[in-house]
Amino acid sequence: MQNINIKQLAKALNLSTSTVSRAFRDNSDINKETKERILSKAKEFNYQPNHYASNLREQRSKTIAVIVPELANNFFSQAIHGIERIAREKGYHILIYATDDVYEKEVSFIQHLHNGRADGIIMSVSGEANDHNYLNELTQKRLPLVFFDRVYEDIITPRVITNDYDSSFSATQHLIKQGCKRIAYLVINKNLSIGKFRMQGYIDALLKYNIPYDDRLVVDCTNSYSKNNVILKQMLTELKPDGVFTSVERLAFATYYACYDLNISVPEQLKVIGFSSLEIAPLLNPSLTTITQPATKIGIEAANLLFKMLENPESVDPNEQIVLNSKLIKRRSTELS
Amino acid sequence: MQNINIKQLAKALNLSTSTVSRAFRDNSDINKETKERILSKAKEFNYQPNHYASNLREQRSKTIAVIVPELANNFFSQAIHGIERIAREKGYHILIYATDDVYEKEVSFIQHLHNGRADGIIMSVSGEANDHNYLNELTQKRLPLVFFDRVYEDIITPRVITNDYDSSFSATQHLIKQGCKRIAYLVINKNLSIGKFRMQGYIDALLKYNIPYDDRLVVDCTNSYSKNNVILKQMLTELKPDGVFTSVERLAFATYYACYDLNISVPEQLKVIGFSSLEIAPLLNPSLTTITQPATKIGIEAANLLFKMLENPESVDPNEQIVLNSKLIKRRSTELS
DNA sequence: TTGTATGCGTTATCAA
DNA sequence: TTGATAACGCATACAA
Repeated sequence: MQNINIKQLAKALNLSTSTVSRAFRDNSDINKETKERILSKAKEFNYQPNHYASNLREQRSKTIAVIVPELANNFFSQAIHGIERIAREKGYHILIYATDDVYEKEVSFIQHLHNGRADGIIMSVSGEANDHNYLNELTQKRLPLVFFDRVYEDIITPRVITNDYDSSFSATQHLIKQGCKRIAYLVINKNLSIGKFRMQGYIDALLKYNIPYDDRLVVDCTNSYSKNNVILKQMLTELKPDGVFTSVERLAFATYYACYDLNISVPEQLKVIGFSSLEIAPLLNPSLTTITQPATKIGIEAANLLFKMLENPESVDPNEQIVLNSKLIKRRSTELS
Repeated sequence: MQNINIKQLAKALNLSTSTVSRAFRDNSDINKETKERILSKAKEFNYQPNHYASNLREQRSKTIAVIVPELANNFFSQAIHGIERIAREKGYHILIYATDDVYEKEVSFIQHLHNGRADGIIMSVSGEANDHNYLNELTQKRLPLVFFDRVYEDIITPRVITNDYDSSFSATQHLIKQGCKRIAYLVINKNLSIGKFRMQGYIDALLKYNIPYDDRLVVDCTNSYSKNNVILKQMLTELKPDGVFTSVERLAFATYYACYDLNISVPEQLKVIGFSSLEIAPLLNPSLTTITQPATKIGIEAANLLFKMLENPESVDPNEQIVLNSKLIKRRSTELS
């Protein structure tokens, strides 16, 4: 591993380790020439202070952990990109954990992070249906935590979210204005807080336009492509909706596939709108009307919030909530025929 | 941060720290009951051995670093997903670094990893055009390194790649068989080794079918969407190709956008094929013929290779090269009209 | 099977 | 401005 340490470097320079150490710190008193001599020798020997020793000593790791449900997803990869950018600027490193939407993995990751490996956590949650109390241990131990997008409402910690209720309302309203009377709403998990807000927007929009709410039209889907295909085809055949609103990107794709299979033409027979961070939505057949979240921005804001907490824990209200706006981008999949 | 340490736990149990330490290690001699007593108390106190202290002691971090050019990219996010899975199984953590295709960042990341933070590195490279010698420091210090997909040919270290030459040959051949005579080949950087192999397949296929090679049809693009749009529109207008083969996913999208703008119909006037890990290629308008790399598999293999090196450095030949096959998936964008 | 003592590589305190 | 030394929390060699 590391073959040269501070002692050897000090010896080579005929200095003490403390002096050498000082050369790497900005604040310490040290003769400018000595410092330069040390740094140049360090470069020659390719010496860097051992990260683990420093961290043990300083009691912080300059590392933050990012926990997300999945990686192969446009929203999360863009968000991580945003986080990465800020972390890099601050000289922090980031650890990535994917839960695959499995609650137990989330708990396990969080618990393992209690050993000092990370100074803080940025997370989009997976286990809404379960017990979140394990997270309170975090705050007891003062490991700063920031939620983004998918949050636990019963855990008090700063968060960055989007205006999901409004977006859903607008999306549903858009479908209605395009002439839809039977609008299906597709979700992965009705109980996720995000699902709840998004769903309420849907319900209220129906209400406003006096369209009866039919709970068969709220369809619980899964993370499995093949299962969704079955569920959706059945739904489309039996319930014959004229509009579909998907709360998650993947379900919009699943709807397209199902329509291809069933020879249902979009937008003529069925209009489709969905939450999606897909950059090539205009290239789909037909181009997909989306509610697009500012994914990278969300990551950046979440990271900024966490760093503010790391710099001064008092400076951030635990109830702090940053709400960013999503955009409704109208395309062919909901075009009036 | 961590408020309880091994000493406090030992005191609470009336044991020595060494005994407590042993309880967390599998191999050590320890009375089964004592071990259980310790572990249960540890759970109660929410104690975990401090990661940095352990690592300092053991001289390894149980962490690997993953360096990629970009995160918001289907290929890399899938590959990372694969790496993550293996790392998790092995109890390793992963640090993520995105270079944004900037060589200097790559160098800086690598150099900072020399401080013991990671036990090994998995990387897809960014700076083919530059000096790679800085990497040799890695091998001198025995920090294991595995390349995947984009590699430096002059650095000897195990790698996981795909059969790029063959894939490109097939792709070009496919276009030719579909009737194309003037096939443009789009690249980001002609000098990247990946670009080279992919390009040679293109050239050789042309040769085989006696189609003259015209180097104006090899188009150097950028990472900027807007610049590419200009470049491609100009190319399409001036050179009037009847087929386009893109060496990178992004360029296939750019071609679609350019065709939309210019009212060129795909596949009738122009056939398009591209390297792409996009899962919804069938949903594009028209559905895109792709050469799809087994991205997740590549990540898995790269991780397996690295762990093999970590377990026993002698067990892996530095010249080891795993070649996985990409798949040519024919869709509408190259359909004979 | 358990305890004692030492050192991993660094930084901070204090003294020179 | 520099040096000696102790401590960070843990794991192991060795002793008991």
